Amino acid sequence: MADVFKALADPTRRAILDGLTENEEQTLFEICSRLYAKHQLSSSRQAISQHVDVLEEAGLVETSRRGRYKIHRINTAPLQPIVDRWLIPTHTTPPDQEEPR
Amino acid sequence: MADVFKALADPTRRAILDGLTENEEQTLFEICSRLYAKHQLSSSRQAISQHVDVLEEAGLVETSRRGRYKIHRINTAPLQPIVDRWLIPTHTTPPDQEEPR
DNA sequence: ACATTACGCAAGTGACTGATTGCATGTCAA
DNA sequence: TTGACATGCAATCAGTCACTTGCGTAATGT
Repeated sequence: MADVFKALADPTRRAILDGLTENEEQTLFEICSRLYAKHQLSSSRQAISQHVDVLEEAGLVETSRRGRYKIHRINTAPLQPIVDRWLIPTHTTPPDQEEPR
Repeated sequence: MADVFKALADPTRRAILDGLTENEEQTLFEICSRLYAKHQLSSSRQAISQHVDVLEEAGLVETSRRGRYKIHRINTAPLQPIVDRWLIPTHTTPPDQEEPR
């Protein structure tokens, strides 16, 4: 839950999600080249890979292996709680579901 | 726009927003004591103040002065673009509205 | 007036983050 | 099998972040 927000905190990761909404089923290199084409983002492959890992841990990106390729898909499900939490104020005793540092 | 995500990245700041949905019009000390009561969060006043500043810059919290008190209110408007961006995929040429580092 | 209350400003510190670098692993084609 | 391709793993480093510390300012109460 908390990971979702941290994942969204980085502009590069948000750009990756944008790219994945345009076209499902992308490999790592497709993500890289798309970032460069659309956002003039010249991040290295390793950097993008680490960003993808973060998105994956947050559940925003799901992956599967296809031969030597790693296929990435977006999953917007983890975003729904954001809406439920503040955009639709329930005014019934709100969550005590987090333990900050 | 980008500040909204950074603002939401911290659990303490999210707890502050939770508190503000429970009760509009809170002073800084009210926010502090509410954080401690609900989340056992014993952050200092200065720490909370800095968090509020971040939320304010992101537009998620609006303030006004009333004597020596600073009144805080939540503003969920900046959260709407999040929904529009990924939860309701438009599939019309998506945004090129950010310039990452 | 004077102390108290509520908050602001700014420097310093430890921890985390994003990016780079170098090498390793696994897959496929010729 | 050998080389090219797609990705994984891990250490390192500069920049950022959250928090503390200490002092300052303005409003209120007695």
